[in-house]
Amino acid sequence: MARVRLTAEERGAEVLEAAVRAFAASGYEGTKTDEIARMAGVSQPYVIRLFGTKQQLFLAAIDSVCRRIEEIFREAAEEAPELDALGRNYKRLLGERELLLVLLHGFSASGDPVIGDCVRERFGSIYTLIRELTGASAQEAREFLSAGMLLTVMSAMQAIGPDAIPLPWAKEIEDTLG
Amino acid sequence: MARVRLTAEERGAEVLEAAVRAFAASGYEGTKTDEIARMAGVSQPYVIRLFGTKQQLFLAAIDSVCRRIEEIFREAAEEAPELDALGRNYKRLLGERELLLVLLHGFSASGDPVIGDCVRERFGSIYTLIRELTGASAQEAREFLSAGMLLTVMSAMQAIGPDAIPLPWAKEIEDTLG
DNA sequence: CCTAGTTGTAATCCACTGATAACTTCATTG
DNA sequence: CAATGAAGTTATCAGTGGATTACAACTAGG
Repeated sequence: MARVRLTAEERGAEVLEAAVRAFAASGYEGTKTDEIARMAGVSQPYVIRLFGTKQQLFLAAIDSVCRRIEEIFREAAEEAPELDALGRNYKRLLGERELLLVLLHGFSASGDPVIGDCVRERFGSIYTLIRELTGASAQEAREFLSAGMLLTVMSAMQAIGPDAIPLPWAKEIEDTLG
Repeated sequence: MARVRLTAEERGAEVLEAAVRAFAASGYEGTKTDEIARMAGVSQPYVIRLFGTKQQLFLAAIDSVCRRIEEIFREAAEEAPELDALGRNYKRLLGERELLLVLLHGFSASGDPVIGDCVRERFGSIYTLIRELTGASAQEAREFLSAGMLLTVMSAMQAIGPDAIPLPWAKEIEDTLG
């Protein structure tokens, strides 16, 4: 029989998924908890009860996307541990558009010290992971991350991606990558 | 004689300057017009009257920082039109920390179609200007902008810059640049 | 010096948003 | 089946933040 009620853990996972999509679209301050609630098919107060505060929910979203990003890098490195092979897998990251966007909004919300701490630590871990997985030099890793950040902001401004507004300069930049 | 009252234009310039600093620190949604007003030493309703809406004020801030960024690039290109000479001038950009931060918050707020349009156009112009000034290839320009975006997000998360929290990975990345 | 236009403020509105409290409904288990 | 606890809601609050209105104060031109 179809369960109408889920465990708090299960429902929490659904809410978190909705939160990731919502935060990716509108950022930390720009996203309303009510919006997340409706996306998850749940009442707004319940969202708060599951995560305590909006801030904690955002931190959970950051945590979630960073785990996924690291997972994608690990999978890619298993196939081929070279940096440019990982690079080709930026496509996979951009495929799950929310991942890099939530991270970007995390950077933007770093003015909040709690979020700042979280984001600095996570970003450092990703950098370190990339170097460990590929054996890349600091220089190579920096170039790799740089490209990723450009793609991220271009994705944010809808200059690349499935729902992109076509722009000549954006195509030009995109073509310089694989 | 000490003028207490300024023309709307003069006062507007002061408010705009305050807005740039405020938006750089807290982003579009995160910044309150009242905060900008207090920074400019003026009442909150007057800020609104000078610029119409908060959104228009943000657009004015974007416009202001983009003009300044282009100005810096032009000055740098006058000294030496090579791309890596421009690169050394990222330091100048990072010196005026608000410039890249406001732009970053513009990217993050691209979900708003009006802001999105503005930001796409401005970013495209900057890309084009760089290519024109230096004669760089699309590939070179992309690498240049990429590095800039990484520095921007690192600046946002206070991993580089004057008020930076010292972090080993951040220093490692910073050292890979001139 | 006076008056017309401009600079600027105080008071206030109202919609919104995160959070709390109190209550209801379901499901499990002894 | 009763009861206990967990899942989820409705109602509501308290604070906020952008915007409007009406008014006050200054300054320049005649």
